[in-house]
Amino acid sequence: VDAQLWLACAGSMCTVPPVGAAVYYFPQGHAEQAGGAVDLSAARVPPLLPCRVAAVRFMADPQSDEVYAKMRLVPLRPGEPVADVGEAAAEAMRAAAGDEQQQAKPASFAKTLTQSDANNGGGFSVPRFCAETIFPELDYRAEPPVQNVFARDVHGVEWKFRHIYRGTPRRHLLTTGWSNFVNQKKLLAGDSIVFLRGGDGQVHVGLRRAKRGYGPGGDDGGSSSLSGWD
Amino acid sequence: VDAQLWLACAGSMCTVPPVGAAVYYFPQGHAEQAGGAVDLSAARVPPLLPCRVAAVRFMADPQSDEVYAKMRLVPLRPGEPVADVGEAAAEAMRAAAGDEQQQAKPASFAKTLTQSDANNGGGFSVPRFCAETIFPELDYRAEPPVQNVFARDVHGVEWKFRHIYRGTPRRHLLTTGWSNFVNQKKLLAGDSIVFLRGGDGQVHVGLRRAKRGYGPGGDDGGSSSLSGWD
DNA sequence: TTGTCGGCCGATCGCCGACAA
DNA sequence: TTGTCGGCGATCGGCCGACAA
Repeated sequence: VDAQLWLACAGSMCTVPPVGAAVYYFPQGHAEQAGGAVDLSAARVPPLLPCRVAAVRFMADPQSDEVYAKMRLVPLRPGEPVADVGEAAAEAMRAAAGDEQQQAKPASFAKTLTQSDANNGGGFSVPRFCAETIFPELDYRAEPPVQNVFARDVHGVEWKFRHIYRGTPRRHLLTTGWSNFVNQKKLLAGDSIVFLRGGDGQVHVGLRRAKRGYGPGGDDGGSSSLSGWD
Repeated sequence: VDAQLWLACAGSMCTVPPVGAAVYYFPQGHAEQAGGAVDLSAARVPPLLPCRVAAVRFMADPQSDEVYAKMRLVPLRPGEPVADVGEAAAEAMRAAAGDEQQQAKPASFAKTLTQSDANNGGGFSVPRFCAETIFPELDYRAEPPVQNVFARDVHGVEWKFRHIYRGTPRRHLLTTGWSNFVNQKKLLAGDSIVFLRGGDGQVHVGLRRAKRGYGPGGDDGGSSSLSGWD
């Protein structure tokens, strides 16, 4: 999965430690998130375990497009003082910050889908900022100004949208191609869509699904993955 | 799964030995059907193994509705002469035949779907025999004669069909409800449908899917089960 | 600036009898 | 008896500008 699109989908509230950073692993918290079916009372498991990040893989669920990360943690040697952990992490963070500045952070835009976006007439209201900074530049001399926008999702699949600037007052809309996208991705009002302009000008599209209401809605397509985003 | 519907779906070319019957188990044939990934050359496996049927379970694939049976086989004692096997089987068959006569064999009807049944206009041409012996009796005094037919599939799900007798010349048709059934079950021309009239007059409906052509058509919904019916 | 609504037009669905095999 | 076809009416999808928040 493209790292920049992955980060945009995860959102700014989510940070991933870089490889080599030192972190704390909380076995009990992991067990609780995994469903609570694990009983750690028998085994003597420490409440927290200093680890080093050995590897990070950016992943996306094939069904739901939801992004997540797999990371391999190696426990630090018992003799090593815990004070080193915080120091190593801070150093790693500084290194990561340097990386971010190096590879210019791409422009991205996220919008929560309204009822009209998800249900009515099969169109999508494009906020002006998104249309002007993410999408390719429109030729406003045409009447009406129209173009096709091609965007790749996290799986590399390309989607085609008709982007038109019309109405009174004028506004940007996605029409043809949008309802197909909504149906294929099973999007509902409240879900978010992420548009990102890659370094080469290529448009990417990602999803951020809403935490669906409670109720035992045992729907078929639902992913079984844990949704830990906030 | 209802045993009578199961038998109707499996077809008359397929027989299932009753519990207690003695049968031969062919390990090599089993391995070949399972995909050939099993290597029996290392272990010393006999070509055939006399067994007794310990249990039989009538099953249906939740995705494809295709029926199959799970049976537990217990190897006969080594000392037991093989001649007994045939004798025991014959006796069991006689017992089974007696059972069949006892519980009157229900009326059932199978039809292979034509192009018109599967594609055009969403209707199904009901052969007269099926309409007169399987479906509830129609009131021919009405103009046109119409009724709703409710049929349960192998999973116990009830489907509703509009059954009408119309046209010149007159013929039986399923209209409203049929295309929904075709879409939900992903039926194509060449697949077969089985209608069965239960002892209580309730109509049941089952499927028998065609052995789809070759080609690496890696379609999504396809069941991975082996199709060994003929 | 942009979310929602009603209008409206075209595509599709699906019920129909006319044939013919 | 029943498979296929063309017709056609109802429904639906989806593009549109008019509003108003």
